Amino acid sequence: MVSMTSPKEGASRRARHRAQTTAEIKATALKHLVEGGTDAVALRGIARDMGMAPGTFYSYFDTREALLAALAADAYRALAAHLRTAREGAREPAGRALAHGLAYRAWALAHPQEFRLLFSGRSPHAQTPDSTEAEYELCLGIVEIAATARADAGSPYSWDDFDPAFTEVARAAFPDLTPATLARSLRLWGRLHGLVTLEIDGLLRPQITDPERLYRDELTDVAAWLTSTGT
Amino acid sequence: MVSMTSPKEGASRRARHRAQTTAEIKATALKHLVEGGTDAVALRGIARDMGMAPGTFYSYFDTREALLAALAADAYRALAAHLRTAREGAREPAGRALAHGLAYRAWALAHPQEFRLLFSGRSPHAQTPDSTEAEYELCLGIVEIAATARADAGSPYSWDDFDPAFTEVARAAFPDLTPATLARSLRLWGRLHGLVTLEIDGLLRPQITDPERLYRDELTDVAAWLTSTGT
DNA sequence: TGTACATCAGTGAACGCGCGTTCACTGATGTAC
DNA sequence: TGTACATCAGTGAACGCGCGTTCACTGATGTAC
Repeated sequence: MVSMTSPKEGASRRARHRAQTTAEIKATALKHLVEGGTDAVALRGIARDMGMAPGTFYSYFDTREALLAALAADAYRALAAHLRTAREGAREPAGRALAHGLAYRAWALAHPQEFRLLFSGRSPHAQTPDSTEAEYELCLGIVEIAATARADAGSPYSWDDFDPAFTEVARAAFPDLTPATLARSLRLWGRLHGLVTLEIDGLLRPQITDPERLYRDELTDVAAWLTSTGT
Repeated sequence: MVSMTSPKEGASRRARHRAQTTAEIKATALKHLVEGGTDAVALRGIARDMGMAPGTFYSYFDTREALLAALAADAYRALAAHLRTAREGAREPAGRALAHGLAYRAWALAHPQEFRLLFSGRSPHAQTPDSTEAEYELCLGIVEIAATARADAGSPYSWDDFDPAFTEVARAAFPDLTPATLARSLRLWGRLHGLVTLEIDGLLRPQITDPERLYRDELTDVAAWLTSTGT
């Protein structure tokens, strides 16, 4: 970079540098997260890895929690994107549910620590607007499956049974959404989440040699349930 | 205690004291676990609470991990016992599944930190023979439900698909057990575990006002699935 | 029963560690006139 | 274009903390003869 820069470009160069360093901090933090879990994400360790003074961190994040929140938001977005891509590979609702479910497990197995950061241990890291939005993105993916699978017979759920903020977002995305379908989305999520969590936490692996097969069996039933009438 | 004791009683008095202190350490540790999660279980904190020197701890446990393993084993046993009691209140398989499922959720909500100790974050605390046995006890409860619900149509699972050690225990307890039923047990566990975990980790609560209702709906379907023929 | 010895819970100080966060400061980068 | 000023990333030392674990020692409890 020999050429001189105009004032405006100069300012943006500082901003670009800032963005780069922020990204490097997050990348280093992620590396530690992957290797040792949330506890291994330590400011001093990150600073050490990057060859910078510990205090510098505070030019980029207010607090350790803020960094974790940023990591969580990134992970939510990555997972949501991964699932969306998987769904797009299938046309029929049943196939979409299957693809989504398999992708959910695959991502969790590939990124267990990030999965835990998102879902385990009451993670207070999901409190920023940023990460809440990313969480909604994830939920909407599940709602999409339930919403496109079939219409419901009138079910005794009402909109009052759900969080207004999330309901608003969901109804905006899927105008035909019913309360019953939203309830079914959550149950769908639970069915996917159960076996995946057990496997990630090592409670399935020792007892069954091929967890994927078990999971596929479950997904087959899930797809059947989603596309048939019933509760 | 005015009376003098014989040598043998004296020896057992020492043993009794030892057992008491061990219990007090575990109780204090549990208190910290409940209040602040696994991270809050600190030797020094426990010693402080009990008014003893930090080093004394090592007369009772080899290491912090050993204490956590003991807590995990206790928690497994407590949960298993809670579920057994719940099952005993119902005669029919469907009712037993429902009772077991509701008790699973109730225990988790009442003891979230213990639940997390058992199931979250890959807990390497379940490595002692003691805690493995306690874990088996829990699993057998689930197997019992699946085993008494119905016989399976011939399904392509075989005993080779499962952990030999656990299989042996399970077959000893339920002589008529088939591989397909064992597979169904694990799926059953997954279905219970999913919604409960999501709720405990705060991912259901903000979005639905009455998670129990959702869970009961799910359990109704679970019971129907268990007692019907099918996958 | 009385004495000599062994056991072992408990002490208290120390070792060495890593952590999150603050703060007064330097120096390069960008801005205004 | 050149100078005076403002911004702000980065420094390095420090604060204060709690942790798991070890160790030489004391003293009460239990054992053997």
